Amino acid sequence: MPITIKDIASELNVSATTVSRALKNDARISVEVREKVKKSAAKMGYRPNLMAKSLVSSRTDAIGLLVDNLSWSFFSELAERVQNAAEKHGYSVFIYSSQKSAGLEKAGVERFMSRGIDGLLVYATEKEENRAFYSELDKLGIPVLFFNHFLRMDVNCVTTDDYDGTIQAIRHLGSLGHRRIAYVGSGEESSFKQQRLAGYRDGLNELGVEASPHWIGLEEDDPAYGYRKVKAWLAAPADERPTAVFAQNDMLAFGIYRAAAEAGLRVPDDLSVIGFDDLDVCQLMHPPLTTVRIPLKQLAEAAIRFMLDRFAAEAGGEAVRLKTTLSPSLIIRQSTAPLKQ
Amino acid sequence: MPITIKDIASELNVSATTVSRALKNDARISVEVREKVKKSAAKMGYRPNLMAKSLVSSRTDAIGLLVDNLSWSFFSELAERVQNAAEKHGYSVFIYSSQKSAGLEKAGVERFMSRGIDGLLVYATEKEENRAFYSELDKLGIPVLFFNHFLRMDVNCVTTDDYDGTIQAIRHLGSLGHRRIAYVGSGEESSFKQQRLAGYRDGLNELGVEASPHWIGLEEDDPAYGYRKVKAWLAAPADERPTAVFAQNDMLAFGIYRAAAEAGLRVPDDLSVIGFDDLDVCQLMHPPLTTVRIPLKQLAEAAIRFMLDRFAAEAGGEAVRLKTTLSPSLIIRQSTAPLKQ
DNA sequence: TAATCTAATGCGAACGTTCGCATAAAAAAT
DNA sequence: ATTTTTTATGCGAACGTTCGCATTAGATTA
Repeated sequence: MPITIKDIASELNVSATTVSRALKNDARISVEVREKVKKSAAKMGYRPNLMAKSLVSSRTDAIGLLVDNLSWSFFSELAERVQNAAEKHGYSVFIYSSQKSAGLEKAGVERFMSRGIDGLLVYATEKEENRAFYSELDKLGIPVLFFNHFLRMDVNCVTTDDYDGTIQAIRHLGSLGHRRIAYVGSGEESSFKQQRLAGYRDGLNELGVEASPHWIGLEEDDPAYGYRKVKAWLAAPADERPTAVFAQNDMLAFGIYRAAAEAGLRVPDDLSVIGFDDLDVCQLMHPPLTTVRIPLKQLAEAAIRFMLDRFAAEAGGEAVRLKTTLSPSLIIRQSTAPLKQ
Repeated sequence: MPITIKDIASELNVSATTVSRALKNDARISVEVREKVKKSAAKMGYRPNLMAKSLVSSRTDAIGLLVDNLSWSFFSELAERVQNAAEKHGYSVFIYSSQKSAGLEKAGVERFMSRGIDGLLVYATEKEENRAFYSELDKLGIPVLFFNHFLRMDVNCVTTDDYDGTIQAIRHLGSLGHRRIAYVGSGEESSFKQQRLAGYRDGLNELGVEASPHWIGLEEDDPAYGYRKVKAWLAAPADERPTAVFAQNDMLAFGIYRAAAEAGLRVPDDLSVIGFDDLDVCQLMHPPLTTVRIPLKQLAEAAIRFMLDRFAAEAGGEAVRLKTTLSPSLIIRQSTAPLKQ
């Protein structure tokens, strides 16, 4: 069975306390003993039992990450960054995928809490029925940080400026001469979607164009919707088609490529496409996708930094609300081109 | 501070033992007391402290999952399935991404162990230098299961029959009339790659074709390699080009689509492409990718089942080695077509 | 009515740590 | 030589559970 501190202690004829202290380099223990203990620990294959440590310190050095669906590239790329950032500071990450279910979202938090986590990171579904639940997460007694916007909610957030990112995208299309710019997305239930839509509207206004409801597709929350919706638009006569499409996320852009190809149109010559997220696959697509990059690494690092700060503060005065917004950047690749005359 | 069993005990003027037993429906506690305790627990917001429970039971109800890189769709889709399957049985999943580094692979296991996990699931990099390390994982004292093949290694494995999957793919291409079939992949260091390559060779043999080294690309381990390699092949005169390409994984297929497009060729009319894995994106590609499906859900469920069995056995006689192989299935979509005359 | 049995509950130790508060020995100061 | 200081170590409780072994009270039997 696993080696404990006591095994080392009796091996060396010292107390468990001494071993415990020696292992954490406590100055009270003489250097020789410290060395001796560490050597034995290594030789005997000692592994500290974090369960026991946690029980006394009531800290687990683990962070919970709740996401919509881990199999979606956006979330897994985020999770990877979060894990890396956490690991760097000695924290482990528990991941729970809510599968977009409000119920599982609650169950996940419940599980996290009894498992014992020091902090909670959430990318929530923003389901209406879980609204109250989100704001109550604060009462869990551990730091909670959202990757959601939740503008009007009194919670901690680290987010990207979706509005700004979308404006950048529309301006880019505008500068290429496009005016008939469509929007493909899904619903308005979550704040990032609202912001991207608002950015789209205002971006068009800047170009002196009024957004037409006809060219805003929001009906379904499915990556394949991009295909269906754009296919319908492209069925119209040439002068009634959009010349560029803004996709609310990169996955939708896939379907748009397909719709274009099936309509006999080329991207970007006949149709410019712009995405949002900058997933790894964007570079592999043909043509490589112009998109708005969400700085996932910085987002993850800011999140972990927030946690570390809160852990350090620990009752050190009232912790103030954090609302951090990172700037997205437009990554121009080859899916956008000047409007053909 | 969090509610403990003692809080409930003093609230109800019973002992902590009684509360503990009542909560797990121990028949020794009268029904009335059981109900009373449960009611109070719910009202007071009691959450069992799994740390404490673990300390005494030395079980954590957590499983570790070690993968190459969580941000790759294949691994994240697998992780999602594993998480779902584990959750169903009350187990949590700790994910650690080794980032394809042999060192981090070891560090991850170290971390898992001191954190305390009941079982370990591994998708290893198969780096030569970690060979010994893999076989020693057995000595950790917990069940260990690999998603790798490790044919000649004495470890537990749940895998897909990569050889068979590839044969199916080649047969499919053969039945469409293709004979000049190329292979794009990376190295031969890991067993699944060896198997796919062997399947390719034997599949060609069945068609009466000898595999030509010229049409086997293995130089780089990078999704963009599919693009580069196929682009080179397609630069040759028409009758010296492959008419179909087998991609060792779906991601490579992306680049192949691009190479084809840039060479002015259409998929599947001028070039058939077949992938491996069946990632979610396959359906979104244009054209939707014909591919060999790895049954991730079944793989994950088999893995969890294995764990549950081992937990239940618990010193119940010598546990026998498990080598489970699930059958992949060919998913025919629209990236393969009959050879043009 | 005393002895035995059953049902319901409680006591106290244990799991592997950490930490406050001794204690002991050696060194320094008086 | 005695007191004070310093240095190094140990004791025992605590964290929140679980579990073996009492203990108590009421019911049953002789």
